[in-house]
Amino acid sequence: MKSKYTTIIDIARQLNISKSTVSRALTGHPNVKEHTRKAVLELAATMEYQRNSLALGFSKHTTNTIGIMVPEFMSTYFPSVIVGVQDVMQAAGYNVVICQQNESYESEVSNMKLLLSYCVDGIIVSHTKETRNFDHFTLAQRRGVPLVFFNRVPDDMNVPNVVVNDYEAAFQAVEHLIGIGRKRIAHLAGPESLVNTRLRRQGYLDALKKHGIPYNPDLVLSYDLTTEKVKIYMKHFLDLETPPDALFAINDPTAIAAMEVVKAKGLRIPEDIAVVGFSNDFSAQLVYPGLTTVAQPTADIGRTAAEMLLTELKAKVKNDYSIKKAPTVQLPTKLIIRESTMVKGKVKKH
Amino acid sequence: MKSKYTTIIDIARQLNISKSTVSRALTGHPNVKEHTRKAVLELAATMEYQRNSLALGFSKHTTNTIGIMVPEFMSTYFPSVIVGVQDVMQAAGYNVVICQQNESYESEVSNMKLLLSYCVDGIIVSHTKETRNFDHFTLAQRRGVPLVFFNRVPDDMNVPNVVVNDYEAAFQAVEHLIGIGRKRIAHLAGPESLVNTRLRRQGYLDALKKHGIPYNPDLVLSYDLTTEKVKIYMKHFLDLETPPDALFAINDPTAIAAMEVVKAKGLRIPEDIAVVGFSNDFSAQLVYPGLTTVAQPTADIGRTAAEMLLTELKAKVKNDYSIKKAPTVQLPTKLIIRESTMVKGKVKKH
DNA sequence: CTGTTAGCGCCTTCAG
DNA sequence: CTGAAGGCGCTAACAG
Repeated sequence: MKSKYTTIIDIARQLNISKSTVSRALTGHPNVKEHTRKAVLELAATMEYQRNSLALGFSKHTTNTIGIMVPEFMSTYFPSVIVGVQDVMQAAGYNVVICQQNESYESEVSNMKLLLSYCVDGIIVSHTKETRNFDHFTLAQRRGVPLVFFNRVPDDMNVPNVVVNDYEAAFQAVEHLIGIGRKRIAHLAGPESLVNTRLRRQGYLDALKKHGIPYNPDLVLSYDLTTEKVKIYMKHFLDLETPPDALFAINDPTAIAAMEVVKAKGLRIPEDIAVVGFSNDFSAQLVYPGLTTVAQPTADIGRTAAEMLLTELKAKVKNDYSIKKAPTVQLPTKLIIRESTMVKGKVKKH
Repeated sequence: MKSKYTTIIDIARQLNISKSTVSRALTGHPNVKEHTRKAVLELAATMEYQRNSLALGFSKHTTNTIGIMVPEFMSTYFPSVIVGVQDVMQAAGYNVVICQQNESYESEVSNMKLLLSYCVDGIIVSHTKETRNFDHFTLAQRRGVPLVFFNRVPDDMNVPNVVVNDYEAAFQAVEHLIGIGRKRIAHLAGPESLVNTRLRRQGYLDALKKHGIPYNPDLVLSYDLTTEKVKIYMKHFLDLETPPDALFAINDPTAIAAMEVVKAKGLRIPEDIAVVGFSNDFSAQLVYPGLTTVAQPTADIGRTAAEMLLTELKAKVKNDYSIKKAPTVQLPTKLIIRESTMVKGKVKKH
């Protein structure tokens, strides 16, 4: 079956010129007579000619397209980072294709291969919570496709990345809880595989230590970020002989799910248990009581990652991160104090 | 510069066989001696051979990839539809690339051309609020690339689509407000360009009519879905001589923004103003008071759209919707009653 | 079972 | 300023 697409050959035939000339006219090459160029452009328009990017990318081995891989779409975090990425990349003339992994390692590997097999010029990544093997990422590097990580960064890979000050932010959040007089501060941590899980927990531990509060292992649980588990773990905390008087949660969905459990049990927030989340998801301000949380500059994270990728792409000589230190950008966060930790202040009116 | 990719030619040379044989071995063609096949597969693995999809798609004019175009990433609606789409398409062996338009018509046109120029096999679309010209969609159809719309469907295009019963859902929602004794029901509608705006408004109007409540044009405003505008319009409503005693909002973000205005003014929800939203966003259950809203089966919408696209793709003869009626699937919604309309029932405890 | 050949659409030398 | 020719990687006839 003959293709329905118009090609430069179709145009060349109609105009009785060579396809090279058509190609030159279409790409804006200077060496084309004005008259010819005009004729080509007009005919191309009426024939609805559209360049076949596959053919182009195929012959040039570059596609003017970058990929972004995110682990999930459940919170507002990743979608808003993506918006920032698109901002910068589209302004730079790049196309952006998005892959979403549903937190599945398998999807991540296959999407990575997909992007590579389509010859994207670069990839911005945040890996899944299941990812423990990073071969698919080093494969991209070996292929000369630059990678920029954000949020979830493999810790044994030397690769450009943009993160926030997870450690300090967690430290500050926990210090805030201590500041309102809490002593038994529980921590619902994320999976060990994520670097920000470990950083935030370290911030938690060090804040306790600084203020002379002994570390109680019973009050720290790592979990897999599935909402159902929060209920189990939170109930467990509340059923302890001496239950916690505060909770520092790895992220806002966790904090919000935990709050449901606390409220269902008839306990008051923040009087009985103060709660702090992480990321300032859209829902943090809506939940009752308003959730104290660490705001991340999501759009900026995306923009910064995009800019880092652009510098990689523009580098005449590919940066070889097996011999040189990869750049890291750390963006600031901001602790947003809301009712979930406001003990003496006035509580949100309704 | 020589490409870093391994190609079938590299493999063929090393094994002293022809590239056709390599190709056959790699694609699982039956006519290859077991011994040869094994040698090829092994060498391919050690050389990290990976098929170049550009070359493949280029020569076959089909890419085993579909696109999904969504207008925005602000609410949870579109991301969860996407998850449903990926579910079905990945199971069917297709790749899914996502394009997000930021509600910009221009982005929509350029993303459409992008997808077409990459020869995607089909596209699932919900158009932007700015879209009034649909040429880029008919272009796809002329190219033989099947389209399936959801949520926002162009009303003068005969094209497969999956929607919900917007009219009945709105009717029922408004009837619910009337049922709790409301007579002055305001409606914050969406942009005229969206078909569901018009359907939901018609449902609103007909519910009023059925119950003998005269239509008051002062209580209906269309707007562009930007949160800032909600504040203006809602203030306007509240400043009317006889302000409304209920609000039916085009979607949940609108309803939630409106609730902020109402609460800021010191009015009570639902006593002074009852509020109903649409879509049952994640935030609807979190906001205080809980928002009564119309739940949409988002993942199902995605799955259904994907299945419709698959039937289009599998059709031996392309369906020509200029001569035959395009299929429509209408999925059911469910009115979720929460505190924002519970006058007599018990109110959520905190 | 395997090799040869052609061709997908485009850009890019190289010759005029 | 323009045309002819080659090649990107792969599959699909067509011959053996």
